[in-house]
Amino acid sequence: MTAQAILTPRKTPAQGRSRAMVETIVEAAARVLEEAGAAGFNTNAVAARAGVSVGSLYQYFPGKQALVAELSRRGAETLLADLAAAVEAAEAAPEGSLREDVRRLAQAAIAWQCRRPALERALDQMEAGLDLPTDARGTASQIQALIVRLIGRRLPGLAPDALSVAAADSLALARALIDQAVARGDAHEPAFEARLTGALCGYLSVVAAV
Amino acid sequence: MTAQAILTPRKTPAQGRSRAMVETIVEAAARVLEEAGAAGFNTNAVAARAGVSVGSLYQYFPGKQALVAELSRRGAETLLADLAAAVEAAEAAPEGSLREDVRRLAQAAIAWQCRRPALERALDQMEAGLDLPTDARGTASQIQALIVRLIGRRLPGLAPDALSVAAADSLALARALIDQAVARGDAHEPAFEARLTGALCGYLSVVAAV
Amino acid sequence: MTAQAILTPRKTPAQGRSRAMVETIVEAAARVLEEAGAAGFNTNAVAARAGVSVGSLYQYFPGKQALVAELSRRGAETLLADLAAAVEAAEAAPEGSLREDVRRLAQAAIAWQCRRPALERALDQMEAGLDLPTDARGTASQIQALIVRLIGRRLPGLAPDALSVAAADSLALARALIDQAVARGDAHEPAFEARLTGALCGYLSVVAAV
Amino acid sequence: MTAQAILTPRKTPAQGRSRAMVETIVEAAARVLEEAGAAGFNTNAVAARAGVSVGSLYQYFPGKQALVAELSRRGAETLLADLAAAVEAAEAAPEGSLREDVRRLAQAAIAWQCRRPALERALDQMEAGLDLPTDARGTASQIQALIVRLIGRRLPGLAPDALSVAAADSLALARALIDQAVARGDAHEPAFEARLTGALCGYLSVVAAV
DNA sequence: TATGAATGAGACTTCATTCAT
DNA sequence: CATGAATGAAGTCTCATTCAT
Repeated sequence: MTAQAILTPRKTPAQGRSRAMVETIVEAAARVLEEAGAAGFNTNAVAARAGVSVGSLYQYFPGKQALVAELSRRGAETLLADLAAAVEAAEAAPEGSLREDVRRLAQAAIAWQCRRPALERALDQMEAGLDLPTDARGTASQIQALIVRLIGRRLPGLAPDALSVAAADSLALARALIDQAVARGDAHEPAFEARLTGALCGYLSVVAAV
Repeated sequence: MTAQAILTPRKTPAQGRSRAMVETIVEAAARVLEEAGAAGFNTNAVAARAGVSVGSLYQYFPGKQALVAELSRRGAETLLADLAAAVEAAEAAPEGSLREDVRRLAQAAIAWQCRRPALERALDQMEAGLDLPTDARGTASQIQALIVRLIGRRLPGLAPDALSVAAADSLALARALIDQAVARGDAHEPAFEARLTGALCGYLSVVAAV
Repeated sequence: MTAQAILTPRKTPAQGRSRAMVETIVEAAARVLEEAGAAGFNTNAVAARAGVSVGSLYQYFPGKQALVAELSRRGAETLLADLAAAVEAAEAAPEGSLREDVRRLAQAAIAWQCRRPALERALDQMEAGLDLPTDARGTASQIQALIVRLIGRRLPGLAPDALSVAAADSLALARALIDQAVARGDAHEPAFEARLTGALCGYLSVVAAV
Repeated sequence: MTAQAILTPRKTPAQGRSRAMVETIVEAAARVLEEAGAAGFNTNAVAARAGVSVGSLYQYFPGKQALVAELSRRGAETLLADLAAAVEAAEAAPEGSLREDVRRLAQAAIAWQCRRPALERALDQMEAGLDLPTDARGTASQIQALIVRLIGRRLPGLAPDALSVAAADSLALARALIDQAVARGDAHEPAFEARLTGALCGYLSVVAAV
């Protein structure tokens, strides 16, 4: 199974024109969130940044939180792609260790958060405030499923529920540490990758022992 | 009662009264934050919840963020107390292991977040948005110092800077995992404590190895 | 040189619709100031009087003081136009006397304050409280420059600084007397014009003598 | 007739204690007005400045505007005293000129405004906003009466009404010019006194000619 | 469909005044 | 009388959303 097949197939937007507009708006939203933070994120600012009228924004997004949801979904999809690649690599190396697979997970997570750190951080805040529409949940559960798949191979006797919990915790743990590292500026260093891997392995070793 | 006590003018006859008002307001703020989240947190709601006029709120707190800062400070102080106890216990048992000390740290953090989980979670959001006045920073650095002290005993060769980073990361890691656990409802279980301890030890083992 | 040339070129307001809205708001502001005085002047009242929402008001004016500044600017521009005409008339009659020129100044000032006496009076108060943005200063200095030009012709040996002071004082003097006259209701009478002219000439004769 | 006799006899406040409190409050009000301007003038600030509770302030003054009225009345009384002296001096020199008498008027007005220039200026603003209670009117009409008396001696044929108008205008004129001079900082200079005197004489010469 | 002017609920904060102690 | 905590109306400004053009 390839990374392609793992990813949810994308719906192709109807018109090229509207697709361009959606892209413009989403990118503007991302920029506003990065530059002005959660506090300065508002529909008027996004529309202005996009060089588009508020009316158009509302044509494509039912409201402010839909914008956040879309940003969220896109971020998740990026992560999903990276994870899919990680899973593929892991499954291509059957005799590797758990630590090696976990390292792949860590690398994917680091790469993801480093792409647009300010964006992901601000997004976290907004997501907590708004209850996410079901849309983003789908991608989120796919992410979790991939992590389950990645770590599940090396933790055979574990119940599916326990694996799910472990996957969710692993992601949360990774995000927290990467946020700190990004803030400090050492997220790219191998030493940080090692620390993150260590934490994940420490966590998983206890899970496995139960 | 000494002559001093008799002669000293009462600082404020109404101190008991205002102290009660402050408590009422702070508690109301906590409740609003717990129930309505960061989005629903506003001065009018807090005043209403406290059964007090907005004016009174502003008599005791210069503004909304002062309220958040106070809530933050109090939370941090609670953690500080727990951590202090943990450090004391750790230093009273010199031949213990790093894992035992880390478990104490985990317990303190769990106990802290479990006291008012929704509050601490919402507080996190608000803190990210508002830049906290220096007051809370003081307590925060005390917390970090305590963690440094706790884990530093078992990681002798480490540079102070590396220790500080490790302490900050440890706290962030713990918060993230505990948030997840609280949301799931198993934060109180020994198994969770073990997992958190495992994650922290995994992280620190890598730090120590460098 | 014509009065037109003397006046700063006006920027043409962009759209017909927004121009109408701006006019509506400004006129409402003027009316509120006239009717309720400085104390009753607030953004809600202005918006209500304009039959417009507060939001619209803030779309066109960044705040309360911008409204005051605009009112001020418009008043000053009216005076500017009258003064320009006075200067033109004076310069067209080279063998006239200082008294004749001063009379023109008095007439212009009287005409100005009589247009909307209550407005100008209330505006004075507000200007004193709020420090005016630089915009209105521009017009104010143009006014002063015109007065300098008007009276300077008949007071040749005077230093520029002294002339500036004389111009500012003349305007202040005129405003004060006209305020009184407006309150009494005789601002339109020739006798008042004569008294004002007399006061100005009395002032200037001393200035000239130095 | 002496200056004493011209002044309205003061009522002696009942208790020494309350008199002291009134003095404290009034002086605090003056200071607040001077330092914070009309915008920053509020009852709480005055009470705090006076080292007194708001309640006490309201014990002695029915409200904010009563405070302003008192400040106003006191300022007027000071002017009244100076004017009384000026009148006395004028009446002691029967063969003087109008210009000499007017100079005395100018001096008195200058001395008055220079005593606490910021206070008098801010007071002007407040008076315009609040309609003065009848209390201050009494002193004001006494002031006017004194000016009438001062200038009436040299303008024999004038109707009482015309004299009243001339007196009011003269005071307004003087205040306006002195305000300007105070702002510039040359109110104390003899040259300014001469200019003010010139303006007043110019005004009065026209009045007399009618 | 695109526009962007218009809306108005609601957030924050101030301050004149009252009243229980 | 003195106190000062408490009140709440009123004012300033923002921003998500709608709707006429």
